[in-house]
Amino acid sequence: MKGNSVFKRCYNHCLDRLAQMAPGAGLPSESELAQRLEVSRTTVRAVLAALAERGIVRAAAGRREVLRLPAAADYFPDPQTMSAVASVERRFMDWILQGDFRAGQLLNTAELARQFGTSTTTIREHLAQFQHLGLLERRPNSAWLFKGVTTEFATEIYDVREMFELRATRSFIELPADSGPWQELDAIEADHHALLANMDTDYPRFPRLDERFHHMIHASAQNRFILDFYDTVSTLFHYTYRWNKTDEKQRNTTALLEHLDYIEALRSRDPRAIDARCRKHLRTSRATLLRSIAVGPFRIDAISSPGAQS
Amino acid sequence: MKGNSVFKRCYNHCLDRLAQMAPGAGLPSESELAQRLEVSRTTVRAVLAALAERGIVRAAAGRREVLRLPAAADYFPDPQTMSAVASVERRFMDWILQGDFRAGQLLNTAELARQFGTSTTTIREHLAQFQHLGLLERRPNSAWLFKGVTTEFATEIYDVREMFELRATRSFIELPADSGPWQELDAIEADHHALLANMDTDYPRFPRLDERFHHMIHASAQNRFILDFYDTVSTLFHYTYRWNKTDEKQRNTTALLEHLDYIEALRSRDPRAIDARCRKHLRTSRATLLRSIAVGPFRIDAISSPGAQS
DNA sequence: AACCTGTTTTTAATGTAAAAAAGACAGAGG
DNA sequence: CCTCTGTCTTTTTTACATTAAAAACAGGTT
Repeated sequence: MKGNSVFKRCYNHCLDRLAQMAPGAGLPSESELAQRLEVSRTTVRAVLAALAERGIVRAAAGRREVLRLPAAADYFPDPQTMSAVASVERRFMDWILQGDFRAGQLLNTAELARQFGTSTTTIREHLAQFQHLGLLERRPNSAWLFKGVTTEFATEIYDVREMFELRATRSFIELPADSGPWQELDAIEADHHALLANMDTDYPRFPRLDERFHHMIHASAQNRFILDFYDTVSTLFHYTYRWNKTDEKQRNTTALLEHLDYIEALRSRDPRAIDARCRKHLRTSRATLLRSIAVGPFRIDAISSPGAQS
Repeated sequence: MKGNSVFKRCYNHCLDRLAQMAPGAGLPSESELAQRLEVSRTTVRAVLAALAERGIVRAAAGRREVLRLPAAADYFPDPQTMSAVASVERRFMDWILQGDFRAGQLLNTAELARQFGTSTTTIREHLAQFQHLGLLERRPNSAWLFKGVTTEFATEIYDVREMFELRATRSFIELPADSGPWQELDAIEADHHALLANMDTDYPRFPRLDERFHHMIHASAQNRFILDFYDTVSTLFHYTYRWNKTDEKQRNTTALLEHLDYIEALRSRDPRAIDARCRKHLRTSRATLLRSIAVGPFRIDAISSPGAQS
């Protein structure tokens, strides 16, 4: 009745650690493992029992040791390590971005539960999430309305995002130059240069770096609503990145360069320059999102009206 | 297994209508009633059956007529007409505002379900709502953390609200003077004068008018995130209004006058003047919220640090 | 005492079931 | 042909049950 994804994820995580140990080596205590893997000792015990069962460790009394190194076949397949909730989120996003749903369509929970192989409870919980993303509308005692990933949606998101990010930069430049966020900025900038130097092979690493940069900026506003908003839309971006692969390397290169300009402006602490660079980057980013939307099937009409971006 | 609050609310609503009819008069068709009462015909039928059972209407074939006028005893008691969800929201808010919870406290669903007399399912659904209000934080596979109605909370809310409301006024003054929102503004202003003239008796009507005014402003931004944010925090305000009654008449009078200044600025369509008046009003409003917080038990410390309002 | 592990108790995640409300269908009457 | 009502079907809401995971407890070893 409850998935054991925590167990499976922990098991795999454990195998990763064992792979770096020599056979015959002793294992840390249960409590220590629990702390490192960020799960309860109960889960650790279950994992250790499973490892013993598979002959990877031996559960000798008082002392546990590695019997053999784990092979690829020992791992649980990746999809199973996702919690039911995360799994639904991903599949739902894929559906939306692939155009399986159309704007104005009514969704019913039983149907979705069947499609996604979970219960209505889990579906409901997630529909509520998407409601806050502005993609769904709840009709009490009735079905859910899919409002569509339209140009209006993108425009509304970016309007708010621009307000929030500009506000966050104001807080950021107030911070002392030796504070944590500024050190983080140094590290982020270095990573930008490193990525740029190996762009041909490493460009898929950009989204994570992008997320890290903007998250840091938003976090410095010290405002839960600003940060929550960013985190929410950032999962949306995550899925659009995953799905729209056209021109990826070129787009990422452009964004990296814009980030560097933006960072330079932040160092100048000149609000005017910051506003200009930040706005420029967000305009590009918004255009990317709009293009992702336009590329999707059934969506060509969504950008047909000229000037809709204004 | 499912409460019948829709039925009860509809039943009461129906009695209100019958009270304005003469005995012996005929009733509209089921479909028509359903449309007017905004429920399904199924519910209307159930209500009509119950009314017949109680001898208030007669279900003669082909024609239905009023037998007697409803009395106060015929109504379902008000609390029962609230959906379980709305009921939990209210009780939870009361708990929070009365200081039954303290910042940093862990909540567990089973306990709350017991306290509120519902199931864990309903509780969970509502905890998720409050998470978006920024009052709770979810610890996966663990309890929920109550973050407290603190001065930081009020500051963060009002920072965002100010950004949003100012942005909304920009959209508002772009609208043509004969558009719906401007006509609504005329009506709202008239209601302000009317309320001001009968302040001694009517001051409790202010919160609803306040809600209507700010909602209209926010709506003209045509941005779902801005409007959703306002609607969410506005329920919070609703409960603080309900609970903090000190100086109520005085506070409402001040707010009304500030609204009128604000409206005057809107008519001038001068951004500078609008910013000044809007900010002034929001500062007052924030101070009111902060005072509500401070008055609550266990909360005195929340405003003890001078300059926290800055 | 501090720590480690075996056991027991709580609690959150999530599937299932039943009732209420919505919606679809169909015959009857104007 | 349209509307109105009686019947049947779907779907949402909500309580409850069950399992995974966490937390508390307790005895044992150094």
